[in-house]
Amino acid sequence: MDAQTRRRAPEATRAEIIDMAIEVAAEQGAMGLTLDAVVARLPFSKGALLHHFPTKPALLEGVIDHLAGEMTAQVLEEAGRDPNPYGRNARAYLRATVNDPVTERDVSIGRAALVACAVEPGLIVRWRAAMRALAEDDPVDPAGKDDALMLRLIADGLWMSDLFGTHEVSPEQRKALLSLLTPGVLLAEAGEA
Amino acid sequence: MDAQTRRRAPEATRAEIIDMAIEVAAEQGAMGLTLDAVVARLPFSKGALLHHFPTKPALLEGVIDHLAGEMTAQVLEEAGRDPNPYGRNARAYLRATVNDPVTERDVSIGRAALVACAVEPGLIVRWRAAMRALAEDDPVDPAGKDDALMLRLIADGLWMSDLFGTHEVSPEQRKALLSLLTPGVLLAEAGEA
DNA sequence: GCTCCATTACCGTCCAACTGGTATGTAATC
DNA sequence: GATTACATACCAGTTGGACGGTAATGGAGC
Repeated sequence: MDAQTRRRAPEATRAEIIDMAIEVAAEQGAMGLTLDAVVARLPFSKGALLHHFPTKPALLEGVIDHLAGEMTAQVLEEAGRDPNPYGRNARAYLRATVNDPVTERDVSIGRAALVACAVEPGLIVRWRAAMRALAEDDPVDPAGKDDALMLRLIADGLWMSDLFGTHEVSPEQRKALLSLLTPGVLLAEAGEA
Repeated sequence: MDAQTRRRAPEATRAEIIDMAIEVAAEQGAMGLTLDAVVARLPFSKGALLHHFPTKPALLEGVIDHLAGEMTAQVLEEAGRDPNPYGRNARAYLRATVNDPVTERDVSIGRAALVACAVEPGLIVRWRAAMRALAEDDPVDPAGKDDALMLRLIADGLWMSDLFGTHEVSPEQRKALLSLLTPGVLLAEAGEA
């Protein structure tokens, strides 16, 4: 039973397929994201792909779930290092996004998620569910609710900005954004108004 | 020379095509956005479409430019009502985004822009250019630069959140966000830290 | 004013390339 | 021996777009 004839683990194959789909989506966009294009980068046939993901929507579902999972894991890991349990996910969300330099992987995740949702709008609910789960597992006292929302919005904005390059955010500005995480800073005056 | 035989104005035709492309993109997503689908909703033939936009990328380019233009006009109009010239575009950007209820047109613009950029990643630079132009034509004193950026990021985040439904933002919270526009509120303490 | 001509705005037909997907076979694995 | 993990061959439908034709328009020259 050598390497040639040994069957590969199905989960590894699935993971490879999803990875390649992400790569293609990020690089080529929605028009380029075809089953053939994905398979062309894989060491096995289209039949194999369609064996693991019987339809294109099924593949895209796999992609979104994987991306959401990766994103969630990243945030939760960040959150784990935060001693204060209240609103830690929101803070971690921002911290995970504000990283400078933004890694290529981060951009790929964003681009691929975007493409997947654009191709198959029904997938949006899955992405949304993952993000909302992150927010709902985040105990915040009611007073801090608006602050948490603000953090999330800023993080989303930064994410989008990094994806589209709409705003140039300097390393100093990124650091300044992190100062929002200092207790008592956020919206202090607006809250009283 | 009656209405039947009179030739239509080419710009009107182009506009119609772009409008329909936006509609299709917003409704059907990237996979549904085909030349045939667009033409099916128009009172003329595919030949006409391909006469005005010789390729699909060319059409998408038209779409993005139109959307960016609409967005820009909307922001500039908002900005025009702002007596304080410093950072008015940034404030207008947020004000235009925070509207509750979000109009259907706003959602269509967002969805369509997203789909177009997802289909043809090369278009991102065009959207970016429009948004950056808006930021660069916005005189801000250096001290207010970070605040302006923050406003833009929040607006982008809100925009994305509305598109993907990632966060539920109540009308009260939207109002609270607008209170950020009150002079002296933003980042008052963080700035000193 | 009228003629002539180049350009423009479309129509209708056709097509090659590709797309997602099926059907069948086969060799591992349990 | 049933199931799983692939390969190979094939296909029907669609897609972007080429192409040739036609009718309306606008301008130049007279």
